[in-house]
Amino acid sequence: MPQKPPSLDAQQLGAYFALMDVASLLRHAVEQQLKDAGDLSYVQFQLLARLGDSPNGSQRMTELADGVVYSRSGLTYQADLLEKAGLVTRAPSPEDERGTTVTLTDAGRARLAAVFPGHIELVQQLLLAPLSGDDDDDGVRALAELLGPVREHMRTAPPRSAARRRRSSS
Amino acid sequence: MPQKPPSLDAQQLGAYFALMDVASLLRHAVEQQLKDAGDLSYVQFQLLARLGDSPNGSQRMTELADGVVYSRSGLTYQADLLEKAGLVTRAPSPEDERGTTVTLTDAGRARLAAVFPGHIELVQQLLLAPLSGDDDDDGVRALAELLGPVREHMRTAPPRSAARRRRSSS
DNA sequence: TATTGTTATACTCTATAACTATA
DNA sequence: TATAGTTATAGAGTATAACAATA
Repeated sequence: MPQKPPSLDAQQLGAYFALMDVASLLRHAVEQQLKDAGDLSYVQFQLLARLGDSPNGSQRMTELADGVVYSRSGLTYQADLLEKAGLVTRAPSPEDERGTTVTLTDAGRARLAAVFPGHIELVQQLLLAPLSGDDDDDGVRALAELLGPVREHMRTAPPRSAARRRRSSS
Repeated sequence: MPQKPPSLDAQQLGAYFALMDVASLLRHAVEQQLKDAGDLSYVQFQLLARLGDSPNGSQRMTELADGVVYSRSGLTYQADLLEKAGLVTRAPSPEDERGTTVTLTDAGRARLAAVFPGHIELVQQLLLAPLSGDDDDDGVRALAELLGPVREHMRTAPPRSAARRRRSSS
Protein backbone atom coordinates (compact mmCIF):
# COMPACT_ATOMS: atom_id res chain seq x y z
CA MET A 1 0.00 0.00 0.00
CA PRO A 2 1.08 3.56 -0.67
CA GLN A 3 3.15 5.26 1.94
CA LYS A 4 1.30 7.99 3.77
CA PRO A 5 2.85 11.45 3.65
CA PRO A 6 5.05 11.44 6.74
CA SER A 7 4.23 14.96 7.78
CA LEU A 8 1.28 17.19 8.46
CA ASP A 9 0.84 20.70 7.25
CA ALA A 10 0.76 23.57 9.70
CA GLN A 11 -3.00 23.64 9.86
CA GLN A 12 -3.29 19.97 10.68
CA LEU A 13 -0.69 20.20 13.39
CA GLY A 14 -2.39 23.34 14.61
CA ALA A 15 -5.72 21.62 14.93
CA TYR A 16 -4.18 18.70 16.76
CA PHE A 17 -2.25 20.78 19.25
CA ALA A 18 -5.08 23.20 19.77
CA LEU A 19 -7.31 20.30 20.69
CA MET A 20 -4.78 18.82 23.07
CA ASP A 21 -4.01 22.16 24.69
CA VAL A 22 -7.60 23.20 25.13
CA ALA A 23 -8.58 19.85 26.55
CA SER A 24 -5.62 19.86 28.85
CA LEU A 25 -6.30 23.32 30.21
CA LEU A 26 -10.00 22.66 30.50
CA ARG A 27 -9.47 19.37 32.26
CA HIS A 28 -7.08 20.96 34.70
CA ALA A 29 -9.51 23.75 35.55
CA VAL A 30 -12.37 21.34 35.84
CA GLU A 31 -10.51 18.98 38.15
CA GLN A 32 -9.80 21.95 40.32
CA GLN A 33 -13.41 23.04 40.47
CA LEU A 34 -14.72 19.57 41.18
CA LYS A 35 -12.22 19.04 43.92
CA ASP A 36 -12.94 22.37 45.56
CA ALA A 37 -16.70 22.15 45.25
CA GLY A 38 -17.22 18.51 46.06
CA ASP A 39 -13.97 16.64 46.57
CA LEU A 40 -14.38 14.72 43.33
CA SER A 41 -12.02 13.92 40.53
CA TYR A 42 -13.24 14.26 36.96
CA VAL A 43 -13.39 10.51 36.56
CA GLN A 44 -15.49 10.21 39.68
CA PHE A 45 -17.74 12.97 38.47
CA GLN A 46 -18.20 11.16 35.19
CA LEU A 47 -19.10 7.96 36.96
CA LEU A 48 -21.65 9.67 39.16
CA ALA A 49 -23.06 11.59 36.22
CA ARG A 50 -23.49 8.41 34.22
CA LEU A 51 -25.28 6.75 37.06
CA GLY A 52 -27.42 9.83 37.45
CA ASP A 53 -28.45 9.54 33.83
CA SER A 54 -29.47 5.94 34.23
CA PRO A 55 -33.17 5.41 34.82
CA ASN A 56 -32.74 3.78 38.22
CA GLY A 57 -29.36 5.21 39.08
CA SER A 58 -27.79 1.81 38.58
CA GLN A 59 -25.36 0.31 36.15
CA ARG A 60 -23.14 -2.69 35.80
CA MET A 61 -19.43 -2.23 36.29
CA THR A 62 -18.71 -3.16 32.72
CA GLU A 63 -21.17 -0.64 31.38
CA LEU A 64 -19.66 2.01 33.58
CA ALA A 65 -16.18 1.18 32.45
CA ASP A 66 -16.99 1.81 28.81
CA GLY A 67 -15.71 5.21 27.89
CA VAL A 68 -14.80 6.37 31.35
CA VAL A 69 -11.89 4.26 32.42
CA TYR A 70 -9.37 2.18 30.59
CA SER A 71 -8.81 -0.75 32.88
CA ARG A 72 -11.11 -2.82 35.00
CA SER A 73 -8.96 -2.48 38.06
CA GLY A 74 -9.03 1.26 37.64
CA LEU A 75 -12.78 1.20 37.82
CA THR A 76 -12.75 -1.01 40.88
CA TYR A 77 -10.43 1.46 42.52
CA GLN A 78 -12.69 4.40 41.78
CA ALA A 79 -15.79 2.48 42.78
CA ASP A 80 -14.11 1.68 46.08
CA LEU A 81 -13.49 5.32 46.72
CA LEU A 82 -17.02 6.32 45.81
CA GLU A 83 -18.44 3.59 47.99
CA LYS A 84 -16.29 4.56 50.96
CA ALA A 85 -17.50 8.10 50.50
CA GLY A 86 -21.07 6.84 50.59
CA LEU A 87 -21.86 8.11 47.13
CA VAL A 88 -22.61 4.74 45.55
CA THR A 89 -23.55 1.26 46.62
CA ARG A 90 -22.35 -2.01 45.19
CA ALA A 91 -24.31 -5.22 45.15
CA PRO A 92 -24.21 -8.42 43.15
CA SER A 93 -26.28 -8.21 40.01
CA PRO A 94 -29.61 -10.04 40.24
CA GLU A 95 -29.54 -11.73 36.84
CA ASP A 96 -25.84 -12.49 36.59
CA GLU A 97 -24.30 -13.35 39.92
CA ARG A 98 -20.84 -12.62 38.62
CA GLY A 99 -21.65 -9.02 37.98
CA THR A 100 -21.74 -6.06 40.28
CA THR A 101 -24.42 -3.42 40.11
CA VAL A 102 -23.40 0.04 41.17
CA THR A 103 -26.13 2.34 42.42
CA LEU A 104 -26.11 6.03 43.12
CA THR A 105 -27.10 6.90 46.69
CA ASP A 106 -29.01 9.98 47.78
CA ALA A 107 -25.75 11.37 49.02
CA GLY A 108 -24.35 10.73 45.58
CA ARG A 109 -27.13 12.68 43.95
CA ALA A 110 -26.67 15.43 46.45
CA ARG A 111 -22.98 15.62 45.73
CA LEU A 112 -23.66 15.79 42.04
CA ALA A 113 -26.15 18.58 42.63
CA ALA A 114 -23.67 20.43 44.81
CA VAL A 115 -21.02 20.35 42.16
CA PHE A 116 -22.99 20.84 39.00
CA PRO A 117 -23.84 24.54 39.01
CA GLY A 118 -20.25 25.63 39.49
CA HIS A 119 -19.14 23.10 36.97
CA ILE A 120 -21.46 24.37 34.36
CA GLU A 121 -20.52 27.91 35.03
CA LEU A 122 -16.87 27.11 34.58
CA VAL A 123 -17.43 25.28 31.32
CA GLN A 124 -19.55 28.15 30.14
CA GLN A 125 -16.85 30.67 30.91
CA LEU A 126 -13.87 28.74 29.72
CA LEU A 127 -15.14 26.87 26.71
CA LEU A 128 -18.59 27.81 25.51
CA ALA A 129 -18.38 31.56 25.71
CA PRO A 130 -15.16 31.93 23.73
CA LEU A 131 -16.37 29.29 21.30
CA SER A 132 -19.24 31.38 20.11
CA GLY A 133 -17.30 34.58 20.18
CA ASP A 134 -19.05 37.88 19.71
CA ASP A 135 -21.13 36.97 16.73
CA ASP A 136 -23.59 34.15 17.09
CA ASP A 137 -22.38 31.84 14.35
CA ASP A 138 -22.88 29.07 16.81
CA GLY A 139 -19.48 27.58 17.31
CA VAL A 140 -20.88 25.29 19.92
CA ARG A 141 -22.98 23.44 17.44
CA ALA A 142 -20.09 23.35 15.00
CA LEU A 143 -17.77 21.84 17.57
CA ALA A 144 -20.28 19.22 18.60
CA GLU A 145 -20.89 18.26 14.99
CA LEU A 146 -17.19 18.10 14.27
CA LEU A 147 -16.23 16.06 17.29
CA GLY A 148 -19.19 13.74 17.58
CA PRO A 149 -18.18 11.60 14.60
CA VAL A 150 -14.57 11.64 15.69
CA ARG A 151 -15.56 10.20 19.03
CA GLU A 152 -17.52 7.47 17.32
CA HIS A 153 -14.62 6.71 15.07
CA MET A 154 -12.21 6.47 17.98
CA ARG A 155 -14.46 4.20 19.94
CA THR A 156 -14.89 1.77 17.11
CA ALA A 157 -11.46 1.93 15.51
CA PRO A 158 -8.80 1.19 18.10
CA PRO A 159 -5.31 2.25 17.06
CA ARG A 160 -3.20 -0.58 15.79
CA SER A 161 -0.43 0.46 18.13
CA ALA A 162 -2.54 -0.55 21.08
CA ALA A 163 -2.17 -4.20 20.25
CA ARG A 164 -5.02 -6.33 21.38
CA ARG A 165 -4.30 -7.96 24.66
CA ARG A 166 -7.41 -10.05 24.84
CA ARG A 167 -7.65 -13.66 23.70
CA SER A 168 -4.54 -15.29 25.08
CA SER A 169 -2.57 -16.55 22.12
CA SER A 170 -0.58 -19.31 23.81
CA MET B 1 -24.88 41.20 37.83
CA PRO B 2 -27.48 38.90 36.39
CA GLN B 3 -27.41 35.31 37.41
CA LYS B 4 -26.25 33.02 34.65
CA PRO B 5 -28.64 30.26 33.62
CA PRO B 6 -27.62 27.36 35.80
CA SER B 7 -27.83 24.75 33.12
CA LEU B 8 -26.68 24.04 29.63
CA ASP B 9 -28.77 22.78 26.80
CA ALA B 10 -28.11 19.39 25.28
CA GLN B 11 -25.98 20.76 22.52
CA GLN B 12 -23.70 22.64 24.85
CA LEU B 13 -23.24 19.65 27.09
CA GLY B 14 -22.71 17.57 23.99
CA ALA B 15 -19.94 19.80 22.75
CA TYR B 16 -18.27 19.79 26.12
CA PHE B 17 -18.36 16.04 26.61
CA ALA B 18 -17.43 15.34 23.02
CA LEU B 19 -14.34 17.47 23.47
CA MET B 20 -13.39 15.80 26.72
CA ASP B 21 -13.98 12.31 25.37
CA VAL B 22 -12.14 12.84 22.12
CA ALA B 23 -9.20 14.41 23.87
CA SER B 24 -9.13 11.68 26.42
CA LEU B 25 -9.18 8.88 23.89
CA LEU B 26 -6.67 10.63 21.68
CA ARG B 27 -4.34 11.30 24.55
CA HIS B 28 -4.52 7.72 25.65
CA ALA B 29 -3.70 6.41 22.20
CA VAL B 30 -0.92 8.91 21.76
CA GLU B 31 0.69 8.10 25.10
CA GLN B 32 0.69 4.50 24.03
CA GLN B 33 2.33 5.21 20.70
CA LEU B 34 4.97 7.46 22.17
CA LYS B 35 5.83 4.97 24.83
CA ASP B 36 6.07 2.10 22.38
CA ALA B 37 7.98 3.98 19.73
CA GLY B 38 10.34 5.96 21.90
CA ASP B 39 9.70 5.47 25.59
CA LEU B 40 8.35 8.97 26.00
CA SER B 41 5.31 10.34 27.76
CA TYR B 42 3.24 12.98 26.02
CA VAL B 43 4.55 15.66 28.32
CA GLN B 44 8.11 14.67 27.55
CA PHE B 45 7.33 14.65 23.86
CA GLN B 46 5.92 18.15 24.15
CA LEU B 47 9.01 19.37 25.93
CA LEU B 48 11.33 17.90 23.33
CA ALA B 49 9.17 19.22 20.52
CA ARG B 50 9.23 22.70 21.97
CA LEU B 51 12.97 22.62 22.26
CA GLY B 52 13.16 21.32 18.73
CA ASP B 53 11.21 24.33 17.54
CA SER B 54 13.52 26.75 19.26
CA PRO B 55 16.21 28.23 17.02
CA ASN B 56 19.10 26.84 19.05
CA GLY B 57 17.28 23.97 20.68
CA SER B 58 17.44 25.76 24.00
CA GLN B 59 14.94 27.30 26.32
CA ARG B 60 14.69 28.48 29.88
CA MET B 61 12.83 26.34 32.37
CA THR B 62 10.20 29.00 32.85
CA GLU B 63 9.57 29.31 29.15
CA LEU B 64 9.24 25.56 28.87
CA ALA B 65 6.84 25.39 31.76
CA ASP B 66 4.41 27.75 30.09
CA GLY B 67 1.68 25.69 28.60
CA VAL B 68 3.23 22.30 29.11
CA VAL B 69 3.26 21.66 32.80
CA TYR B 70 1.38 23.14 35.67
CA SER B 71 3.92 23.26 38.47
CA ARG B 72 7.57 24.12 38.55
CA SER B 73 8.46 20.99 40.44
CA GLY B 74 6.68 18.97 37.82
CA LEU B 75 8.90 20.43 35.17
CA THR B 76 12.01 19.79 37.20
CA TYR B 77 10.93 16.20 37.55
CA GLN B 78 10.45 15.77 33.80
CA ALA B 79 13.66 17.60 33.00
CA ASP B 80 15.49 15.23 35.34
CA LEU B 81 14.13 12.26 33.48
CA LEU B 82 15.00 13.69 30.09
CA GLU B 83 18.48 14.57 31.25
CA LYS B 84 19.09 11.12 32.69
CA ALA B 85 17.96 9.69 29.37
CA GLY B 86 20.51 11.91 27.63
CA LEU B 87 17.90 13.73 25.59
CA VAL B 88 18.53 17.18 27.03
CA THR B 89 21.23 19.05 28.85
CA ARG B 90 20.85 21.54 31.65
CA ALA B 91 23.19 24.41 32.35
CA PRO B 92 23.00 27.70 34.22
CA SER B 93 21.74 30.50 32.02
CA PRO B 94 24.43 32.90 30.85
CA GLU B 95 22.57 36.15 31.43
CA ASP B 96 20.67 35.24 34.56
CA GLU B 97 22.63 32.97 36.86
CA ARG B 98 19.47 31.91 38.65
CA GLY B 99 18.01 30.40 35.55
CA THR B 100 18.57 27.07 33.92
CA THR B 101 18.84 26.63 30.19
CA VAL B 102 17.65 23.34 28.80
CA THR B 103 19.13 22.20 25.52
CA LEU B 104 18.13 19.40 23.20
CA THR B 105 20.94 16.94 22.52
CA ASP B 106 21.53 15.08 19.28
CA ALA B 107 20.07 12.04 20.94
CA GLY B 108 17.04 14.12 21.78
CA ARG B 109 16.59 15.13 18.19
CA ALA B 110 17.05 11.56 17.12
CA ARG B 111 14.43 10.39 19.57
CA LEU B 112 12.03 12.99 18.30
CA ALA B 113 12.69 11.88 14.75
CA ALA B 114 12.19 8.26 15.70
CA VAL B 115 8.83 8.94 17.23
CA PHE B 116 7.39 11.53 14.91
CA PRO B 117 6.34 9.53 11.84
CA GLY B 118 4.30 7.06 13.82
CA HIS B 119 2.88 9.84 15.87
CA ILE B 120 1.71 11.73 12.87
CA GLU B 121 0.26 8.67 11.32
CA LEU B 122 -1.75 7.95 14.43
CA VAL B 123 -3.08 11.49 14.66
CA GLN B 124 -3.95 11.33 11.02
CA GLN B 125 -5.89 8.12 11.44
CA LEU B 126 -7.60 8.89 14.69
CA LEU B 127 -8.34 12.58 14.47
CA LEU B 128 -7.72 14.18 11.12
CA ALA B 129 -9.22 11.60 8.82
CA PRO B 130 -12.57 11.35 10.59
CA LEU B 131 -12.61 15.11 11.02
CA SER B 132 -12.80 15.75 7.34
CA GLY B 133 -15.13 12.88 6.67
CA ASP B 134 -15.87 11.80 3.16
CA ASP B 135 -16.51 15.17 1.67
CA ASP B 136 -13.73 17.68 1.82
CA ASP B 137 -15.45 20.47 3.71
CA ASP B 138 -12.25 20.83 5.60
CA GLY B 139 -13.14 20.08 9.16
CA VAL B 140 -9.52 20.38 10.12
CA ARG B 141 -9.45 24.04 9.36
CA ALA B 142 -12.76 24.51 11.10
CA LEU B 143 -11.53 22.82 14.25
CA ALA B 144 -8.35 24.84 14.32
CA GLU B 145 -10.26 28.06 13.87
CA LEU B 146 -12.72 27.13 16.55
CA LEU B 147 -10.22 26.03 19.13
CA GLY B 148 -7.43 28.52 18.56
CA PRO B 149 -9.28 31.40 20.17
CA VAL B 150 -10.47 29.19 22.99
CA ARG B 151 -6.90 28.31 23.79
CA GLU B 152 -5.95 31.95 23.86
CA HIS B 153 -8.88 32.73 26.09
CA MET B 154 -7.97 30.00 28.54
CA ARG B 155 -4.39 31.05 28.71
CA THR B 156 -5.23 34.62 29.51
CA ALA B 157 -8.35 34.19 31.61
CA PRO B 158 -7.60 31.91 34.52
CA PRO B 159 -10.68 30.51 36.19
CA ARG B 160 -11.58 32.29 39.36
CA SER B 161 -11.79 28.99 41.14
CA ALA B 162 -8.07 28.52 40.73
CA ALA B 163 -7.28 31.25 43.19
CA ARG B 164 -4.02 32.99 42.55
CA ARG B 165 -1.26 31.64 44.67
CA ARG B 166 1.37 34.09 43.61
CA ARG B 167 2.18 37.29 45.43
CA SER B 168 2.16 36.32 49.05
CA SER B 169 -0.48 38.43 50.71
CA SER B 170 0.84 38.45 54.27
C1' DT C 1 12.72 41.28 49.07
C1' DA C 2 11.41 38.81 44.76
C1' DT C 3 12.43 35.29 41.51
C1' DT C 4 14.41 30.82 39.59
C1' DG C 5 14.76 26.43 40.19
C1' DT C 6 15.40 22.17 43.15
C1' DT C 7 14.35 18.94 46.86
C1' DA C 8 11.64 16.25 50.01
C1' DT C 9 7.53 14.27 50.54
C1' DA C 10 2.98 12.69 50.19
C1' DC C 11 -0.69 11.44 47.41
C1' DT C 12 -3.56 10.11 43.41
C1' DC C 13 -4.12 7.49 39.66
C1' DT C 14 -3.33 3.74 36.32
C1' DA C 15 -1.96 -0.75 34.74
C1' DT C 16 -0.56 -5.82 34.94
C1' DA C 17 -1.08 -10.12 36.55
C1' DA C 18 -2.85 -13.42 39.57
C1' DC C 19 -6.94 -14.85 41.68
C1' DT C 20 -12.08 -16.01 42.91
C1' DA C 21 -16.55 -16.99 41.61
C1' DT C 22 -20.17 -17.58 38.54
C1' DA C 23 -21.95 -18.93 33.53
C1' DT D 1 -13.47 -22.67 29.33
C1' DA D 2 -14.82 -17.80 29.33
C1' DT D 3 -16.35 -13.77 31.73
C1' DA D 4 -17.01 -10.25 35.80
C1' DG D 5 -14.83 -8.27 39.11
C1' DT D 6 -11.28 -7.84 42.88
C1' DT D 7 -6.71 -7.75 44.88
C1' DA D 8 -1.84 -7.00 45.25
C1' DT D 9 1.57 -4.46 43.72
C1' DA D 10 4.39 -1.47 41.30
C1' DG D 11 5.29 2.67 38.78
C1' DA D 12 4.44 7.24 36.80
C1' DG D 13 3.03 11.73 37.56
C1' DT D 14 1.63 15.88 40.18
C1' DA D 15 1.45 19.24 43.84
C1' DT D 16 2.92 21.72 48.20
C1' DA D 17 6.07 23.61 50.97
C1' DA D 18 10.61 24.46 52.45
C1' DC D 19 14.94 25.65 50.69
C1' DA D 20 19.28 27.73 48.15
C1' DA D 21 21.10 30.93 45.16
C1' DT D 22 20.99 34.91 42.42
C1' DA D 23 18.85 39.66 41.09
